[in-house]
Amino acid sequence: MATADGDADCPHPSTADLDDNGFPAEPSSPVAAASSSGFADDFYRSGTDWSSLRGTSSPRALEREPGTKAKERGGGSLVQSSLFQAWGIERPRREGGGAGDSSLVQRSLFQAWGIVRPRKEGVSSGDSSPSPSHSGSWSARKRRRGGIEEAGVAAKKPLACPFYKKIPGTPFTVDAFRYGEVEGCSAYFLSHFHHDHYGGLTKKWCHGPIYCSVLTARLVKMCLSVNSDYICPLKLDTEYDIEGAKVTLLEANHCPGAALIHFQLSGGKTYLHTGDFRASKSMQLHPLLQRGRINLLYLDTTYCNPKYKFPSQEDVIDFVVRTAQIYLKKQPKTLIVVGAYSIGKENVYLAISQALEVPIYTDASRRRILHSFGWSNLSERISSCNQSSPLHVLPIGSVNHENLKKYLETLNQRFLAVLAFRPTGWTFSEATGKHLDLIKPSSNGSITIYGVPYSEHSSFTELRDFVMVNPQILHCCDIIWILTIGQCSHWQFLRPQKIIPTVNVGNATSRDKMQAHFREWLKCL
DNA sequence: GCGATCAGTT
DNA sequence: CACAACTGATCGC
Repeated sequence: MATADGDADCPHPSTADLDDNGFPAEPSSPVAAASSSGFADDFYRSGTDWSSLRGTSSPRALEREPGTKAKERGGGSLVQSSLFQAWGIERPRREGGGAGDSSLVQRSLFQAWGIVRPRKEGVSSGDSSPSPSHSGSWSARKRRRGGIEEAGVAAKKPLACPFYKKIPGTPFTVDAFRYGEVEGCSAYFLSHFHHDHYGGLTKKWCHGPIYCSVLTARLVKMCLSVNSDYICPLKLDTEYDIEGAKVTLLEANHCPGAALIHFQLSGGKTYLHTGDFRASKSMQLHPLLQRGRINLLYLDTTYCNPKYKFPSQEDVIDFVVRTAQIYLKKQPKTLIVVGAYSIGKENVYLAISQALEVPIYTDASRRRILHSFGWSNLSERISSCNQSSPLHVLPIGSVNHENLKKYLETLNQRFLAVLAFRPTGWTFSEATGKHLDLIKPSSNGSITIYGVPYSEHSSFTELRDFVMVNPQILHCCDIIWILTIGQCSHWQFLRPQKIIPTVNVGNATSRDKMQAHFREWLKCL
């Protein structure tokens, strides 16, 4: 992995000129000043302690994000453990937890120290010098909301936007709506319409233009009532000039409207932000990803661990359809249920609908969303009559024995049994990775529930191949590449100079593991 | 009633 | 247990 990365060979103001948050550095930051190389180098050099990323240039960067999930946090475990000791408070169950930083935005000391909840609170970025307000002798356990005000500190201030949501050398952010106005940001990109990415977008949004795919734009307008003036729909595979950069959205193979975002800066740098995506061969063959190298790759690392293996979506769909047919043959009055979040998993129930030649029933709010896609082959199969179709789509959270039993009763006698599928990426195991037929359902009376490994994120090997193509895959593409491979057992596909994970970054251990994988993938460069 | 935040669920 | 993504409760305005 080259630390002498693109900064050296790029004449344009580059990542070296940016502060730790990826925006033009202020000279006052000693950390930034000491840093001779790029933004992404800082990221890696920081190891498990992200405090080196913070600098003092941006006071807001020192603030915690009380409302965010682990995947949106960074932190330092060393600092954190000493603070736990200092305060005599139990460690959270999970690796992580916040470390000292300014408590200006904290609602309580629990939040300030990141020890609030023993659940998936990631870590905060570890600034080793706690703010003055921490030096008091409060009882951390007793303080709840209001503690900040009592300390005489300003109450409400927006959360700080994490650096990995900012695109260096640009006024762009990606999926950063919960931080209010982000300093230096004049174009807000939204990768796709899932809650954890659009969070913070409401009809009151007024901080700048929102760039997203046409379909995502429609959903933002329809479901969130965001003022159209702020919504800038971009067609896929079309190059746009936005604030001096060339921007192209690519199909992300995640949920409807989800896009990869390809940035070409005027100085020559090329960045790719995957949003959430499932890598595929056809994606790798996209002309924009075939030529040139990627200087920075923002990667959806949801399943960036070799233990995550799952079959192709096609294989899972085959399995689901076959299973449905078998159950219907045995019991013609079977109700087939597919669980789904707001958007996503459409192909699972569409395939069942087509194979069984039945319409798809779902409630009015989902019907409205599905129709908005403008997909005629889906729209024409949607029914508003729950008795008329043996195929129902329900919120995935409601797909459990208790609910399904009740649900079956409400359909009085029209159906006698339920066969339900929960399509989710974490339905994985060594066995089901290869042999779908080994999946065993959970059955209770007339209710049968299958968890099926239908993922809309990349598996570990798909991630690896996206970054570094396996030689065999290339033999149909270009003879010259094959010759090159002859001298190098691996050949880079995207050949990113740096990879910035965007998921699972709240946990130092997982961050380190991911870095080790990235190093392995990139080492032949 | 609405939005922000936090807690809990699958 | 994983995990992303959601759902519900509570609080403040």
